[in-house]
Amino acid sequence: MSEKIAFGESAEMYLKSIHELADESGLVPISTLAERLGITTVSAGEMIRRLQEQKLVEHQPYKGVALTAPGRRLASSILRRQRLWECFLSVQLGLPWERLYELACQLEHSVGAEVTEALAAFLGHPAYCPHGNPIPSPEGKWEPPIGRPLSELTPGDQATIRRVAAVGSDSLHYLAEHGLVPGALIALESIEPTDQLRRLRTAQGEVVVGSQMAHQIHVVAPEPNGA
Amino acid sequence: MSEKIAFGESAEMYLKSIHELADESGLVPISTLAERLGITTVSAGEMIRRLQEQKLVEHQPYKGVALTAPGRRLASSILRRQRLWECFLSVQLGLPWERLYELACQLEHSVGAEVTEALAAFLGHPAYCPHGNPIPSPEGKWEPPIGRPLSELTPGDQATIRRVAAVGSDSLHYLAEHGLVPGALIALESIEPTDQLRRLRTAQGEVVVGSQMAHQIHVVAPEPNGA
DNA sequence: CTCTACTATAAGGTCAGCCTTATACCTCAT
DNA sequence: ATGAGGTATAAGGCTGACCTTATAGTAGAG
Repeated sequence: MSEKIAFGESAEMYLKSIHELADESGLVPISTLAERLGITTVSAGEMIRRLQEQKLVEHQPYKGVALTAPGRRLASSILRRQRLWECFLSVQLGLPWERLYELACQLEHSVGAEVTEALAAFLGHPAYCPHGNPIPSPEGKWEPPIGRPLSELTPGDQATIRRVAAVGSDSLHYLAEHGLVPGALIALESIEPTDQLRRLRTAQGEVVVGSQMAHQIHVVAPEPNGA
Repeated sequence: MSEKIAFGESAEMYLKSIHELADESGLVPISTLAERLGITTVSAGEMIRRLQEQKLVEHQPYKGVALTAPGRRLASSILRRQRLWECFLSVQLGLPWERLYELACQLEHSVGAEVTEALAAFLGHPAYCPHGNPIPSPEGKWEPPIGRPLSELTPGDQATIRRVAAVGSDSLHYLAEHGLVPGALIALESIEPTDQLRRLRTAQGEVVVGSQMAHQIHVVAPEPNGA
């Protein structure tokens, strides 16, 4: 019932990325989308036009693209698939945290609802993926993501990482390398005034994160259990 | 190391199909291949030419195509992936036997050696897929398939189904519907003289199978455990 | 208010993997 | 040995998803 419209892997990536990148207004500039997908803005614009014809997105020139209701439904089901696979790859297969996103990204396009729901049942219907992001229900319902951005901490604050919204494989690698994964206890030591770089103390030493990253890492009150 | 040549899903399906369809000589007519893949012989011919340029197959005009050593290595690794996924989908996710082939066929193109080997370890390195076909080793070594074709039985013989080499989703459905799956105990009642139709008795009644099918079902000496 | 930098759209190209139509060729049974 | 039917190859077309180059249009900072 949910896969009546046949469209390719590529379109799925567009919808998923729009969902991931949307701010409060729900709008994503085409240039941002193009950068995430590693293609030119011209190509992205073409595809957006096609998705708009299918009523999956709405394009407001010079503002950005937003998902329509059916587009959001589809994007949710794609994110559900990906995050369930991430759980499987991590918990059952023991693959490294920083590779889960890219590996699951291949699998998400290969399965329908039948396999997805069987997988969910096998995994015990997890509510969050290994990055701490919520897994939408089959009906597209979302748990509100937990935690507030690390960027809101002030020097001296301690916190536990709860959620990492970054997806770039370089970013994830950097984070994993320095122990900045969900569950890790951190302390914000200082904020460099010019570029807003955050100096953090972790169980395994010191790390510096930029302000983009500080918005993608979400934290909760400190619970000492560390990486 | 084994995925240095980047080529698409389509090529993987060609190699896999050639491996599945090869007789003792290793040769598969292009028309047979085209039929299996659901494309025209012209299209299949074009692709075979490209695969030949990459030294993955050898085409002997008017005879058929055969895999080269590297082609066979690749085909083995693809079949390994598919059959491991079939085990997972069946044993862990409980999906129906007759759908395993088609479902795993999507997944096989989405994972590299890293995930495949982690999956194999998770599954306990199974030697046979749920259809009874051997799972090649990562190095491309094959256990000899067990059993002899049902077509060799004579009326009055009893046997246990050990392996089903059919892949068409209609065939698999038909077989599952009548309990002709690995482990099932059968008795050959008679062979219809003109078309070689076999009348079989199973735990759940009578079935008739044609001679094509009788070559794809492999049996061993009867062990009473039934479907 | 203007100028620069971003954004949009148009036009045309590439590549993989299919397709149809058409012609040439070979094999094998009669 | 020949002809029917299967097999091969050539020529040209289509679609999806990308590309480059080029032009037109807009927003927002100074």
